[in-house]
Amino acid sequence: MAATLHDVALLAGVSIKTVSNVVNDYPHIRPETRARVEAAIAELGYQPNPSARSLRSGRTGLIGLAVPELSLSSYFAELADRMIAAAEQRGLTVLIEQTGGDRQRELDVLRSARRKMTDGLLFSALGMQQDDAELLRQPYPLVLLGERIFGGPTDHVTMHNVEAARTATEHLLRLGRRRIAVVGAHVGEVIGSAGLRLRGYREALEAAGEPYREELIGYAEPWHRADGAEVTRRLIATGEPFDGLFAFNDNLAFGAMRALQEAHIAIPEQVAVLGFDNLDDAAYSVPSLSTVDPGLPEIVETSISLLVERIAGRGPDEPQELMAGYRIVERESTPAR
Amino acid sequence: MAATLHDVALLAGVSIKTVSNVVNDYPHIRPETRARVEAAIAELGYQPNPSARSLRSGRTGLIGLAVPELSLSSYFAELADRMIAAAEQRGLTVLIEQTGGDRQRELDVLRSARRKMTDGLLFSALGMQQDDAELLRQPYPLVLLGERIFGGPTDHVTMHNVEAARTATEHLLRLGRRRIAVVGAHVGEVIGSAGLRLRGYREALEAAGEPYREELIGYAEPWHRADGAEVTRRLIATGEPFDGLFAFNDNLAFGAMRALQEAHIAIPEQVAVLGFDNLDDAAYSVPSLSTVDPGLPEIVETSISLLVERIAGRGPDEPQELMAGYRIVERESTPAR
DNA sequence: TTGAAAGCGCTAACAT
DNA sequence: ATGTTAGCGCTTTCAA
Repeated sequence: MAATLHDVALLAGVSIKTVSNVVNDYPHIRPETRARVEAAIAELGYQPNPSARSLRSGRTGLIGLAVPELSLSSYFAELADRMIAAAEQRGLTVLIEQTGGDRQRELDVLRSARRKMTDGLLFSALGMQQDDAELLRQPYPLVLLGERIFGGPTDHVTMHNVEAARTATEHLLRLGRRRIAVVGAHVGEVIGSAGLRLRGYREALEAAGEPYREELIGYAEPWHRADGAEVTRRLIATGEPFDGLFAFNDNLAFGAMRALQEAHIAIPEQVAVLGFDNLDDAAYSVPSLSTVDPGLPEIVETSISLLVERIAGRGPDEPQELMAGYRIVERESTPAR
Repeated sequence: MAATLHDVALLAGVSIKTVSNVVNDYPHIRPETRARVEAAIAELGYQPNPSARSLRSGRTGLIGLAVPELSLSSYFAELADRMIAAAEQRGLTVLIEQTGGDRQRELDVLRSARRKMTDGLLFSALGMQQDDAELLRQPYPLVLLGERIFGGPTDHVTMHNVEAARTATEHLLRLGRRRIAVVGAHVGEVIGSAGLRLRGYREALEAAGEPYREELIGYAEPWHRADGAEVTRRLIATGEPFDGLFAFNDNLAFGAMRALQEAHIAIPEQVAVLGFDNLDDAAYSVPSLSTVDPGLPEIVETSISLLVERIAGRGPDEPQELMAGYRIVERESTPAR
């Protein structure tokens, strides 16, 4: 039914190889030959068969993007959106896989049959742990995203979590807030977004000579709005006073602001709130959310570039670890200085 | 490098065909033969090569999902999330393509080279219009989503937009609101979410004997939070009083609530707000958002089922049009009755 | 119940 | 600058 290289070659009166050369922009072709082939291609509406091409070349032009979920965590929707666009610019197509942030499903993705149809994988892990680092050693190009595993066998794109969290906390301290609640800590976690951000928080308190108060630490997993609201309601219910709140992502912050307002606590007058992610929504919440911008465009560009290099077989022998920059975005949920 | 059917056959001492039969769950195989083959598969870690399989069979196991964008419109992120999960249950993989809601990019998706690597397409159009219906006639299975085109040549999954908008408006009227602003109308649109929802709004006003006031109609395109906020600021600035607000989607409603609160207008006391989509976030905004639930799970299941049937070559000759149910979800942005 | 052979459409290696 | 050939790994058809 659909035209093949053979049909085009027949119509253009050239060999199949010449048509292939035209289709693949091989440089040394006589202009008139090229024109004749292109006319035949247009006449037959020829489109290359990607399966045949992949079978022969070993490349599919597809790259996998494993994320916990597209809804509920807007961060990953924004990540996917930008990743698809950035891949398209390089002639690549993104295949999204959802793991639910579940360790087993993450491991499944690593060895799934889909790995035979993608040239490489961008892997945003949430359930795997530092102990699992060696499981990232796979026979295909893999770029790790996030902060669950460091020093692993693959390229890795992450950000300065500790420093960013320290800066965020310092920001609240500089605004005169002394009792700063946390929303989104994970029990016992050292490595991982929660563990690292909590460390930054502690470092800032220590540097300022403020005590670390366990009673102000709100534990939440996962990091959805509902969790932020629930944890904050509990913090409020303890009666422990606080005048600042650092949520480990924007979703948690939205939920937290919801809980504060239910309790008629004024933001930022009574409690200043700072989030993390700078989601598109952060500018439109009530009040708008001050937050840490993790440099998503940089993360996306860097990770795709690394993957493309690895797919091409280039790049240094050692795994690369690259960190995106960050900055604090001030909005209404923290008072103007 | 990677094991092939041939390697497995050699190791198991059977023919390549027998291995293929085992892999594809062909029923008539002697249990001991099957066991031997399965042992060989396990020993070699054999995984089928999807390109070879597709080249031969003509199927890829991939289906396209074209949406305007994954970020900024959470509705499409939720749609994609559920679609990926529903496809997975059927052994299919979803390939997401973003069109930006732009007509030209939508047309590009219809004829893109990617259509040769998907078995069918779920197509959520926003930029195309009723006039473009015939362009949906394509040589592959296609299921149209949304309300830009009706009576086209393909299966179509949509919802009762007019009725839902009428019910929503009636709900506000029943709450005693008489001057109900609209956020999200499109100039001159008849078919399409905006056009149909505006019609439902008008029908409800007429039935209640209320005048249709052009000065209460807020035009917004696209339907992001920023647009909802901007349009509502303008409506407020006109000084035209209103005590209800119907936003044509939840994102617009979030933006609208933001603008109302900037102007110190109390929700729902002074203005009752009703959205459309029932996004996950709607329960966690401040105030939480009353909205129309468009039955996303039903939309997802229906459209995937239709597509799977068409891919299998089944289904009636005539294109099917299926409508999901809807219901009003009452939250804090409208007063309790 | 299993095997043999053909060929899907393309690219890479080599030849001219 | 263009042609010839082989073969990627699989499923399908036909045969046994």
